Amino acid sequence: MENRHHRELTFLSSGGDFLNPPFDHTTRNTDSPIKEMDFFSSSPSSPATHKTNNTNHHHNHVGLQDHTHRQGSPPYVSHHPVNTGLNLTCASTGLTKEENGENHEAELSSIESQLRRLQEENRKLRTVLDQITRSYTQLQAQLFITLQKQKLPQNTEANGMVSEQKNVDPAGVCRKLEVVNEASVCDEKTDGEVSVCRSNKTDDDDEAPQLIKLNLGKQACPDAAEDVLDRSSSQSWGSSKLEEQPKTAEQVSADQIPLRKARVSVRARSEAPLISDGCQWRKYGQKMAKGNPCPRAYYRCTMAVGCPVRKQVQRCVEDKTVLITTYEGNHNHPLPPAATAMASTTSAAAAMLLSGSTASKEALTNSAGYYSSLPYASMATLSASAPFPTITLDLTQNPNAMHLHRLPPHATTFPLPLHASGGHQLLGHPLFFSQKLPPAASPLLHARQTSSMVETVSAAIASDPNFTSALAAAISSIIGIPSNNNGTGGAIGSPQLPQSCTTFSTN
DNA sequence: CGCTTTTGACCTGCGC
DNA sequence: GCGCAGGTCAAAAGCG
Repeated sequence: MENRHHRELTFLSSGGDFLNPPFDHTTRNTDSPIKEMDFFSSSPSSPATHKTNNTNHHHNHVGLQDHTHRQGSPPYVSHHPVNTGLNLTCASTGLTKEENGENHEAELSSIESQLRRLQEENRKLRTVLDQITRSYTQLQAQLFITLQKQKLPQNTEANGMVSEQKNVDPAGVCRKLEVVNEASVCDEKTDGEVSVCRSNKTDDDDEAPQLIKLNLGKQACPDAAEDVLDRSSSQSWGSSKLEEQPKTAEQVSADQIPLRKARVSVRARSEAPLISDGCQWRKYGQKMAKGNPCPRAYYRCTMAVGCPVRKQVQRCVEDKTVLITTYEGNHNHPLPPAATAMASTTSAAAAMLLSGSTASKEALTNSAGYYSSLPYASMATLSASAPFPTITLDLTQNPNAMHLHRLPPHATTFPLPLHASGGHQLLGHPLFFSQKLPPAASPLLHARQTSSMVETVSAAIASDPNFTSALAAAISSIIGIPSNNNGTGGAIGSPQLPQSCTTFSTN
């Protein structure tokens, strides 16, 4: 208690500059000079009340100090209303010590009562804020789930529908079955709160499902929407709640297949052993991969305890200047600005992958699929060879070539909100230049590679005709920005897109 | 001293 | 069941 008093006392003393009005009892409670003292409450009344609190609460200490101070200082120095006033009363009015003490105690007690009241108010406000935050997170989660569900019918059909597709090419049937399975996984991940009856539609059908039932009243897990991507990184995520409910055929089939991890692989040229993506990583293993003389390193995110995100780093066997970084999982914590671009990019890409994207599945089952018809086919590829669906963003391409096809390299023209604070944010993203590059080489390379990232990632995501899934993921992640995400939180209010797009993090 | 990296052992899944 | 490969663990070493 005493320490706190002294801290606040120090603050008050240092705040003399804005305590200009000379001491006046009539103005003490109307002026609110110490706005900074309200560390929590957003209540407009707080600054004034806090000022009152502080002044009153530390009455004795401040008064003594101020008194001492005044004795050796010119009058103008005494800007502190309360203390100055008390001392002036003692010195100038000729009150006896007892009278002064009575006034002092009476004022002190009233102020203390005010302080208690305000503290209580602060607690209430804090509680309200927490509730609002929780509700907001819930709604965000439900929105995302709904968006996901609205997409699923396009790609999924009830098992019974498969028989109707006997005339369709076998690959298509296989693809649909696969997507059904993934959809089931998604259902399971939402703790059975969502049940979806899928209508018989074509892949291009954007109609809403015939039935989407959301258990909105249920207290959603804060992480419910956190992670479409991470549905697998926590493979033990078996929902106990789900087991209480009768499982649909789809859910049963989902139980029978292993949960799959979505991975986003990024190829970038770098001489450094590691590209800096703004996160903190800890190496936990290294293995020699078959067919590659370069070892593969395993890293996990250490920015938060229990963060499930991992990445593998390996040099390309064909071109050792190319560093292949494979991300897996989703951050469960706020990210620094420098990390948001990559996190949002990878999460959106992975969300697209896991959202049952038609094109994705097409590509998975047909190597000459959709992407090959796109100008950026070589830059966003999907792999079915790995046990996990993997999307590869090739950032080693010449960005100039891309500009011929697409957008001018202006930061304001980013087609997706993934790079939320526009190019500026990306410019702060150290992903594409090595930490160990000479500083002089950085700016040019930086700008070029930044542009490359923007174009490449945008193309990679947007090239999927069903990329709204990814867009939904990105939007969800953007919405989920904690207001205190980082020191540059002011940028949130920027007309540009939000900067933080971590990955459905909830906090 | 605490954190990170290294590295061999161990676990798991898959194909034969 | 066995071997292989990928992935993870954890003790030891290194580093600031």
